Amino acid sequence: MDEIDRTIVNLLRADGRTSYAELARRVGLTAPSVQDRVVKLERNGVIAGYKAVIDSEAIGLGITALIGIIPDNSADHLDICERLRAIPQIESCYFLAGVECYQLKVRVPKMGDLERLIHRVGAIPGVAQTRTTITLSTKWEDRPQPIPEDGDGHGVG
Amino acid sequence: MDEIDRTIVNLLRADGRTSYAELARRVGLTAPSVQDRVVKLERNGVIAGYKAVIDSEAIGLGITALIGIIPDNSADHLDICERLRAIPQIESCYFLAGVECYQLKVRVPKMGDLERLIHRVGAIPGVAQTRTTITLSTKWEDRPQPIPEDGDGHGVG
DNA sequence: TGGTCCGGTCGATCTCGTCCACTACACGAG
DNA sequence: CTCGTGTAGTGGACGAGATCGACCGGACCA
Repeated sequence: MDEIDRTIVNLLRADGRTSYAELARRVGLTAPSVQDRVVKLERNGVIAGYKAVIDSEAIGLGITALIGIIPDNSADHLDICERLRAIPQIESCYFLAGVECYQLKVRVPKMGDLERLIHRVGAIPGVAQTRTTITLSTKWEDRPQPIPEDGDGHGVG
Repeated sequence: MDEIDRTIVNLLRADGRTSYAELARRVGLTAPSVQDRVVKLERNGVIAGYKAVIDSEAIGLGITALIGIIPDNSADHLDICERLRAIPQIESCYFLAGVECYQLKVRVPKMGDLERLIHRVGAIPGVAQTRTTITLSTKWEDRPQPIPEDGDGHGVG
């Protein structure tokens, strides 16, 4: 993970479809060596994949909400997590240090869908209470930040 | 935005580097027509871009936290938003309906960085209080959900 | 009937991806 | 010092992919 790798990662974060030839021009190497580096980054788990960024509103998912989950004492977290994963509308799921031990980011087409979703989450065994907050607007999302200088040995290796 | 477009979008969400030739084989068209559809989806804003998915821990950003912001009465939201945007560690920023009117998702290398970051956010004029929650683990993040059937006319057009 | 638009196909051409052999350099052992 | 060895990069060759223009066929409408 040297300066060249960081440049490659930054370029691919900004545009995941950048060709190896283009990356090569940017970093001053040839396409095969860039490909070699990218393959290694993928194998090390630094690059976990590539995604198209979709406008949620454009595909009919106009409502975004955050749902916090407060568990009860009997909560079986493996089970809760599994049941949450089975709900497709939950796009992100974080396990938190706090009273609300999960936070979910969900997207739905209509308010009615959100209501049904909240009921479904609340009905999961071990969930004592949920707290939902509607997002009025997304200022920005998943903005890549610069890679710290010492960002090397922490990978899966 | 017909069935074929939805398939293309789903394939590109799962792997943003899928070639036009491969997409063409999957949807039963030729590469040029698939390319044509993709270009239109990009122009309509349905596909907003392509990103490599990076493992935060592997690049030294091992700590993820959620910061809620409670504003005071004098808060100038344009100004707050601008100042937040200038902080690179804030990867996502949502404007919420609730007492905590912003929620930030931040990533930092070390706890000390998080502390400095919280102080910096708290020092923004109009910010009365912040509430920070550490994420112990990310169960999943940005998982694509199926596109609803009527996901057509809502786009930028 | 004929014109036009839209979306698709086909073929030509250029670029890109990918594989392989070779090279340059750093490192350690004998 | 010399010799392997491992790592990283180069360059060439070849097949696959991207891209462009010309053409085709159905839907729609006067």
